[in-house]
Amino acid sequence: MSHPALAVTVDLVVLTVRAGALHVLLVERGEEPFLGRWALPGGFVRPDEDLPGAASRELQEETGLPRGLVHLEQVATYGAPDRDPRQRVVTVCYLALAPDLPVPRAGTDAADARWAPVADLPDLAFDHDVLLADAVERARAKLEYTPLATAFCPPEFTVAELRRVYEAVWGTTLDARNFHRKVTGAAGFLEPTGGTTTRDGGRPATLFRRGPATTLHPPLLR
Amino acid sequence: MSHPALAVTVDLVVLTVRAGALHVLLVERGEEPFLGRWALPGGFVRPDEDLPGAASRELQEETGLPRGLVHLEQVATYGAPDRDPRQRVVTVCYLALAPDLPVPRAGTDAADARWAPVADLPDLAFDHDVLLADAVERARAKLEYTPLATAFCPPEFTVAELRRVYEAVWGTTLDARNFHRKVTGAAGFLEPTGGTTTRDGGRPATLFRRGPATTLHPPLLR
DNA sequence: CCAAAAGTGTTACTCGTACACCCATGA
DNA sequence: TCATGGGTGTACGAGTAACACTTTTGG
Repeated sequence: MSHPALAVTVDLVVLTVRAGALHVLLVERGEEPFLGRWALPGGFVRPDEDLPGAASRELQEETGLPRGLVHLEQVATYGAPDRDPRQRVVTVCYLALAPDLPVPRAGTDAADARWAPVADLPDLAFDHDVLLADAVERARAKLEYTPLATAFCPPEFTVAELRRVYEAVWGTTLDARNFHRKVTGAAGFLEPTGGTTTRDGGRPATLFRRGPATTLHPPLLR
Repeated sequence: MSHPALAVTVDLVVLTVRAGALHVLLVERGEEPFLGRWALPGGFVRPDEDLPGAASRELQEETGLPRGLVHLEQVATYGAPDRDPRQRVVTVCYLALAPDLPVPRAGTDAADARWAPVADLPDLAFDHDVLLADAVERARAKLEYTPLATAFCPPEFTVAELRRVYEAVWGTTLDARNFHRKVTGAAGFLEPTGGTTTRDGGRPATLFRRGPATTLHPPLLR
């Protein structure tokens, strides 16, 4: 049977929380088109790998993180005929949530790489501003009803650190006392490690790790 | 630049409510592989059309409905290397919600077509059981916080008809009186047309059309 | 009149929010 | 002892669930 063949790529929206603000990993393009412009990391899907595998491989190539430590989920697929001026490219966009990482190294075909604050972005190559906006909205929505915010935290964290993640992603301020009750009361969300820390000053705060829950009951509201 | 070329298809999960139960449009395959097995309708993306355009065209070819009358949204993309035994195929799955339609005609490359109850399905070709399950779960979730249930209704409908949609999609029963208060109280969900009908028997019911709201405040809960 | 479905009123309970208040540490 | 953030108690209002009750039609 005959059929049109298209190029298929995977693009990544890698988010982290740094200095109280949501940041995204961008790479500077080292070739045409959009030479010198900032873009989302990504690359072609290889013939022998599936879509999550391609996303995971690209993520490792860009961040150097071991696979499996970072939350990774598919967001949407974009395939307008003119979105790449060279050829027809359909791209599957993945969202990755990572704890605060060292400044990334440049990838194989990228001139440079950096964390950019989502609130103050440069013009992006291709339709990557749309991909990014959709992925950020997905992340914001998922914080409400899943324990995904813990993906931004180190293995052990305090309730205040978790709250600052929510405040950074949602761009709001939350009542620290009600937030504490809600997250510690949601079954399976947080497990105390037994330890405490005073790294935030004041009274020692209980340290938690992520619990087994996959959804939050009741959900946290923006 | 060199890159691997893949086939890209669009598959459709077309849902409707018939006889109080959720149904999906299936086609019988007229060629190998999976000859004679039931599958989701779909086809290759053409070089000159975007993804929503391909989904809309396939939908029209399978149902004969004019474009734009049916809700259509992307669900997810599937690309395991072995999901089609002939060749590498990446498929973008779309969800369509339609009012009760006449029995569909067979498409161009389908031997037959029918509405199948989602609660009692045959074995499907390829990984279409997964695509279907993901799309149905998306539809169920969206009824909670969007006015999407109206996409299953004719242009003018009663609150009871809308309630039977929710009951069919969720597989639950709902309190008719509380449901009435909730949907008529949600701003922008329903607009009275001024007319009434007794087609359900009993006291005449007010007829409504879909309102301008895109999200429901407060949401309806399962 | 009776059955059936539409639509309203009422009550008890749950949950989110706001905020007063106390606790445990470092300086 | 004071400042700082951690954590608890409590009261008020909004929203939900359960269900008694009234309304308006067809037969």
